[in-house]
Amino acid sequence: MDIPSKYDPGKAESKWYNYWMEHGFFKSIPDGREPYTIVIPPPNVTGVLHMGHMLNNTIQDVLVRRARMQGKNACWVPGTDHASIATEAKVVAKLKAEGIEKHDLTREEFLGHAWEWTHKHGGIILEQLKRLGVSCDWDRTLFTMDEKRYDSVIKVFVNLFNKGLIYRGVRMVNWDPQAMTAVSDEEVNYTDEKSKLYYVRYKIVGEDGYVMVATTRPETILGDTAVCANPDDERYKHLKGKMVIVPMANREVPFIFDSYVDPEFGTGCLKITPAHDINDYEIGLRYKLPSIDVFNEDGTISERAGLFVGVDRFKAKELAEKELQKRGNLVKVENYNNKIGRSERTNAVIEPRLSLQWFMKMKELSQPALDAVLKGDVQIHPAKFKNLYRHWMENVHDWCISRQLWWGHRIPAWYYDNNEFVVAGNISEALEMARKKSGKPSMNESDLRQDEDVLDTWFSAWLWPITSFDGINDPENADIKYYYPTNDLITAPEILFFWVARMIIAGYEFRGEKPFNNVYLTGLVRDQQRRKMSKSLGNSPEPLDLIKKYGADGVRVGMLLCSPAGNDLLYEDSLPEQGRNFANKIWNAFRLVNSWKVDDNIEQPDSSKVAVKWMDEVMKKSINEIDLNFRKFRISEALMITYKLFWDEFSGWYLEIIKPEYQKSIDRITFDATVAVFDKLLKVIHPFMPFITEEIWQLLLERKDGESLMVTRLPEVKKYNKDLIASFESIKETISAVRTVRKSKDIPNKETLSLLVRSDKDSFDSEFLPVICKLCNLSEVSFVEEKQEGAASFMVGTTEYSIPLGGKLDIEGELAKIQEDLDYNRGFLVNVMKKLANERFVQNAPANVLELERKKKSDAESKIKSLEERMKELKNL
RNA sequence: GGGUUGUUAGCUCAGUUGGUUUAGAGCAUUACCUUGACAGGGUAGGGGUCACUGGUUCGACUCCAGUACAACCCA
Repeated sequence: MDIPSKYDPGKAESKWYNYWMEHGFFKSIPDGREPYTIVIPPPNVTGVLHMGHMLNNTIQDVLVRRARMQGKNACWVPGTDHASIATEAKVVAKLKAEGIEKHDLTREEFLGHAWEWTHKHGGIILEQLKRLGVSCDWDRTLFTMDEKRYDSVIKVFVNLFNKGLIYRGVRMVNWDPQAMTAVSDEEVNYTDEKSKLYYVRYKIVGEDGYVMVATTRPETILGDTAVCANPDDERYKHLKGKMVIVPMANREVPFIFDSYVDPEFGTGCLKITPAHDINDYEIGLRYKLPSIDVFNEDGTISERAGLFVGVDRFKAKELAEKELQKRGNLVKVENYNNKIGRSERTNAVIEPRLSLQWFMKMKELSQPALDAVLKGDVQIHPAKFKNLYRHWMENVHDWCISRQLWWGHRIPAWYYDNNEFVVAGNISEALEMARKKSGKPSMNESDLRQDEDVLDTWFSAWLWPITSFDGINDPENADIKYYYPTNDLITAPEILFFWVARMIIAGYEFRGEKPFNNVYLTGLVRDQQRRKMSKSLGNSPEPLDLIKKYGADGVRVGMLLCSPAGNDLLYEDSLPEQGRNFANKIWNAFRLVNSWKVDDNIEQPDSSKVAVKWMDEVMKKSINEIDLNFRKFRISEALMITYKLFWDEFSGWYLEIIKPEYQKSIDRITFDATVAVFDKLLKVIHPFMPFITEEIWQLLLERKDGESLMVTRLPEVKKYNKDLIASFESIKETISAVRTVRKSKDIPNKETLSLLVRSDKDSFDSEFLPVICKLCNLSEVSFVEEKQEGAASFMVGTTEYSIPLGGKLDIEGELAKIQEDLDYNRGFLVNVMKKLANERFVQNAPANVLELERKKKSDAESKIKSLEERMKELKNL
């Protein structure tokens, strides 16, 4: 078989993905095995794959594949999120482009368009994910608005309402005037922006004077219902009980005092606009001030303002400035840096606004979820996020769950008469309740009017680990009992509160149990300038192009190598390139092994014999370390160990030792052992690089149809021989040293050398000598007692080696090298001696540390001694 | 403004309860290699007063305090 020297991922990837699907290897049904479960963080149904998804799903797939190969019943549930605001915004924009306005459509018509859009674009992202090799159980694919999930959400709403945990009320909310909906506190991002601070004077009633107020929002002056100062502020004490006149509105409002006001800020005097600022709102409540909402839903000025009616709020600010100037109220304008809240979804400037919304009481609900994380029942990786989580949970606010949108789960509240309402699972139940509650048995469905609003997207997402197994509708079903709680949740830190915390809350509330054991927070993918990757910046590579260019395995390795938990990943092309190179390395190692001809009549060389023995131990050691790192969710570390195991130990050392001479055959024992080692290596690498490992595994030995690497078992964690590995490490050092000699003396590899060991033959461990002979092309190794003249020498540990060079020895160079070595060892010895001369150290340090220091000392001394001898000899030549 | 975390080689990061040689890895870099698995490779190198200043200790990259800078979260 002719195998190309470069691995071509394209063909192998689709071939094996189809093969895995055909054989149902991703499927999971409950059985007697231990389950391993992950629910996917559902991407937006109409979203497109970005680098964050690539990272996130690679990690999940590595964990799932590994668990599967550990003999667990691995189940990874895929799905998509309806993404209320985002999807509705896209549909509105699309309709607008076709000349259709949302408000010209009925709710049903609009939803028709939204579903059409969802069916057309939905799931594309899941198809893209398949290219990455993810092993989800596709038969379980879910959607947050499919029938079962929809029903679950409604049931949960009714349940929480009946428990008194959901209420309806007028509150100050974050209003997105572009989407024309309320958004939760978590959906507001604050940024520093340049704005202006306006100094405006208000006429004092019954006096000639004015009082000056500093504000960033002159357009809301029309909504002022008081002016306020700090009660301790001497400057304003004389205004107690006075009224002032609101500019432009010419309305008299009281001058009040409240300790909220910071006397240092501006003039120390604040205008109070209860309808448009959360703090003003609270002051308004305390002093029973009226509240005048000067804005409409879309951010234009309302009729209540009496001025600038219908003008957009930003334009109104300019007009207000001019008007105040004209009327002589504007004293000065300063530049000012302000924190501006913007909507997560639309980026519109958020307007605090009083409105009637649905809320969920969080304090009581969140207690078990807080305890679970603090006690470690749910572990967050990396642990640094634990503090953040605690802080948020201890200061949790009620959650505004209603959204003034159509795309989503419609709030199951029905109104009748004068805003009386009932909450029920469906309209017929609602009717029955309404009849009872109102005492009007004649009432029928047409007398009921369902709430127009839908629920926050996260109100369905927070149930995801439960609804993935239909645990709300059917709490005792076999799936939920088997798979819940799930094992690991892999997601980005930015949605720790939006999603993760709330899932934990829901888990305890509706299942009485945590939703997952571990939360692994990945970093953000950034570009080289540390900018977040985003479509608008255009700094994000197209994931599918990367897969095409570097192969899925290469991209996976690239993403993983550089993403320690919780740290951001600075993406550059060299990452997948490194992954691709690794795939190529594996490929060529296979080509080498595959090219060997086996001759049953050849005896196994000693060098191969010890190499096989050593390789087994090294493999066990790495498997130990990989396991340890996976337990700590140090996945990039685990990959790095795997990488070095294959590249350095296996390819660099093992294969070089056992490699038969050019065009010669290999013995049976070594060949079989090598194939077995290769087989194990492929298993270890498979979770990281599923495609190339399957491709090679299928070629390595004859396989039957239906066999697959992905359903074999990983080699188990076993004890290993540390001493053997340590001896081989010093052999590596020796070999390196010989190579260095060769190189510095320009001796070609083909020319044989002899190696002299100055050591007692009986006490010297000569097990690995054949390896040195082979890799250094030695003709002989002999043990000597005396120093050799005209030989290059070096030390490994405390053993001295030398290589006779005939006349080629460069005495000057050799002396310089020895001098350098001497300097190092002498300096080192000085440090050790300093320690040992310190009485207090000798008295206080533990025995093992002391012993170690003494050994360091004697080792250094003996090294120095041999170096000095060597130097003396050279000088005498 | 409040909080959290970080600052170790050119870059990205390890460094596990203070002592295992004078700090490690990968990438990048330098020199050499027209070697028969792989130049997407091999071999051998170079590169760090562990941000700064104090303190605790026989001993500090590691613990404590302060300073500077950075990132993130919250208001």
